[in-house]
Amino acid sequence: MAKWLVKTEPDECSIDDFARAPDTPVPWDGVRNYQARNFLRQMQAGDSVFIYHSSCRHIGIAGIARVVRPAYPDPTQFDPTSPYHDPKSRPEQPRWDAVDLIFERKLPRLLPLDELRNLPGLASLPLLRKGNRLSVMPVSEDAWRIILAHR
DNA sequence: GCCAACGTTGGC
DNA sequence: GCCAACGTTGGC
Repeated sequence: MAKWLVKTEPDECSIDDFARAPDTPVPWDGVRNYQARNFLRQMQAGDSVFIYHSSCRHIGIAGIARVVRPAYPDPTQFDPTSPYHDPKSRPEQPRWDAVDLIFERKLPRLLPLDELRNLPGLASLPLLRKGNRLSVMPVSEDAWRIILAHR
């Protein structure tokens, strides 16, 4: 099973929101970046996903979710009332995809970004590269193991 | 709130 | 196809 990381602003959707309804799939929609979308399309049911809190007081990896439904057309792109509406996307040929995630667990504590930066072996993680803006990214098995081993 | 880094847009 | 202008992301 592949490993991934997705960013979220906890005001929008935090790990606690997942934990509050642990049996309810969470549609991961609103991704409007082609590179991130292409990674969404590679996700398989059963893959594990780090939930990363960004643009907030406590920045870092907060927990783990699991993919329960692989990529499907993101309905928000066709919804004129959605902030993610894309008037240039046609239903015959949707531009943007979503996946469904489900809560797996919170980490014992949030792993802050500055600690992640200090862990050896994570250089390939796009999250830690300067100027990185990718909101969906792959995590190598090695990186996954290194992060989980850091408590 | 600031601003660097990046992706996208659109004129040419 | 180039590239300047613009809007957005996201850490600080």
